[in-house]
Amino acid sequence: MKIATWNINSVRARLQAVLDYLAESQVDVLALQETKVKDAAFPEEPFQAAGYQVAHWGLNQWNGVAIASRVGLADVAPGFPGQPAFGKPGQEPVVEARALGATCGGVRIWSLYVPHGRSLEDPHMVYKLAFLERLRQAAAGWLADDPDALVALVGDWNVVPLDTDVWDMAAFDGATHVSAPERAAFQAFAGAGYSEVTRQFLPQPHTYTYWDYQQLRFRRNQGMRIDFAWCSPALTAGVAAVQMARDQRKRSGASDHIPVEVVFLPNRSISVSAGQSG
DNA sequence: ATGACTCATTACATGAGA
Repeated sequence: MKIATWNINSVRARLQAVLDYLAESQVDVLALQETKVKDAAFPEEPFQAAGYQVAHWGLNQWNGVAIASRVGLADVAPGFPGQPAFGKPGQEPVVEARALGATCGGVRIWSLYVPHGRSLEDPHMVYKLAFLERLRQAAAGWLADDPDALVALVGDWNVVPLDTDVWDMAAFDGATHVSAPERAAFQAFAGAGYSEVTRQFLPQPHTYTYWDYQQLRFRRNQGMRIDFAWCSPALTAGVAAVQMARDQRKRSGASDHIPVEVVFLPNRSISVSAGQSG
């Protein structure tokens, strides 16, 4: 089974890119982030015509997560237990559309769009760290319930774990994504029993998943590694390969992120026949 | 080569992204 995660930066603006990618990559499950569309306007039909079921959660033009699957799609969950809410000062906090769970081919997949943080002093950074901590707690609980659970936490984590995950740390002095608290909150998933499999399989420095639209960042290969896949022990044991679909960034009108793909060995728990819910 | 990011929105400026 092959799964991928992709911050698509608007599923409507890049619908053809997604459909082309599904056809070319033959992924069984595609987790999307930043769909930027409310549920009523999500383009379900093109996914279905391509042979994929699709679940989505979007409240407005910001955030938005989805999961497309051709190996079943069951127990869809908008948000994880304990997911924190966020609101501007004076406004009612809301649980934003940043996490969507679904069981596909026997694997519990979470499509995650971790909050940005905006700046180290911004309330959004407090929210970001709380989001990661609550997610870690929930993920630890799933393993406590079932140590053999097949769980994949995939998406845009908005954290740069290592200095070698950017082109030049001098460009990130005082910036978000690289701070010690953010890195600790990210690394805590290892303490919860999960493994970040994309680095296991692709440890090379300067392996990027994102290049800013501005200042010719892609042409200069000045990118960031911020999209990852934390897998439970039983699922980690079945990882066969990880691939970065870097060519997607070369397309005209590309997303600023590329798809990150994880291939799993077939076993008795992971199914590639449609309709399995695990 | 005299450019310079992209998206959605009760849109023509703003908020958000990283």
